[in-house]
Amino acid sequence: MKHAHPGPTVAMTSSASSERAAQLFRAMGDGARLRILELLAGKELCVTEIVAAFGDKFSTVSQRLRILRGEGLIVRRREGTHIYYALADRHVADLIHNALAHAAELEAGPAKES
Amino acid sequence: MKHAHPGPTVAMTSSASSERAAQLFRAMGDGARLRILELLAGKELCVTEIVAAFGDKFSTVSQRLRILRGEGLIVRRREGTHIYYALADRHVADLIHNALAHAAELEAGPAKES
DNA sequence: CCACTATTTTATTAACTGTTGAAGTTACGA
DNA sequence: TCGTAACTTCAACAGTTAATAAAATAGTGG
Repeated sequence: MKHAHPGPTVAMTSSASSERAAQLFRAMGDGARLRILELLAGKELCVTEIVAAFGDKFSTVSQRLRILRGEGLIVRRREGTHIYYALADRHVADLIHNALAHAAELEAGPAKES
Repeated sequence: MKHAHPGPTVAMTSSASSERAAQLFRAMGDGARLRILELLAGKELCVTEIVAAFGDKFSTVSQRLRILRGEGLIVRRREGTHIYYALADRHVADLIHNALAHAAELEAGPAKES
C-alpha cells in the first residue's frame, strides 16, 4: 500500500501515528486473531489451551500469536515446557472492549443509495 | 481466512460479533483509509477535497471510500455534482479517537525474548 | 544422552487486497 | 442535447497475507 506522493501533499493529520494505529487494527482485523485476544482478555493461557479452545492447528495458532506479539498486543512468559500468553497491558484490553462495544452499535450497513 | 472446523469447537466467546468487529478493524487497518477517517472526523468533505488533501488518484480514493462505506463507517450525501462524505455517527468518531489514543501508548514492541 | 512434550520456524501455496487506467454514470449549465 | 465536472465501477496486475505440513528448537524426566 505505497504512497508515491508526487507533488506537495497538504493536510495530513498524523501520517506516522495513523500508520501505527492502522497496523494495530490490521492485526486485530481478523476474526481468529481477535477471538484469541478476547480469550486472553479473560485470562493468561498457554498455546495448547488456545488450540483446544478453537480446534485449530497448532502451527496456525502459533502464527497468529506471532503476529499479535509482533504488534505488541500480547506478551509471553515461559513456565517449564509451557508458554503462557497474555494481553500486553490494560490498554489492549480497553481497546478491545471499546471496539467490540462500538461494533455492536454499528450495523453493517451495505451502503444504501441516497 | 476460512475456518474449516472439523470437530466440535468449544469456547468461542462470540464468533459472530467478533467477526463483525474484525471487519471494522480490517477496514480501519490501512493507513490511507484511517487517514481519511481522521480527516472526516474534522468535517464532512467531498471527494475532490479528500483527493486534494492527500494527493492520490481519484479512483483510488473512491475505492477506499467504498470500503469504508461498505462497513458503515461513513455515509454520503449528494449535493449537486458533489458527493459529501462524513463519519457515520458519533460511535465511529469515538472509536477512532479511542483507538488512536491507545495506539499512541502501545509501542511497537518487536517481540523481545524473555 | 534419549525420548517426549510443547511450541516455533520455514517454505509452499492459495486466497485476498490495494492501486490504477479506462469506461460508465449523474447532474448541471449553455 | 452537448459538453463537462464530479464521481463510481470494472478489470487486471502486483504485492501481501493466511493456513499448513514438515522440520527444527527447547525444556523435562528418565
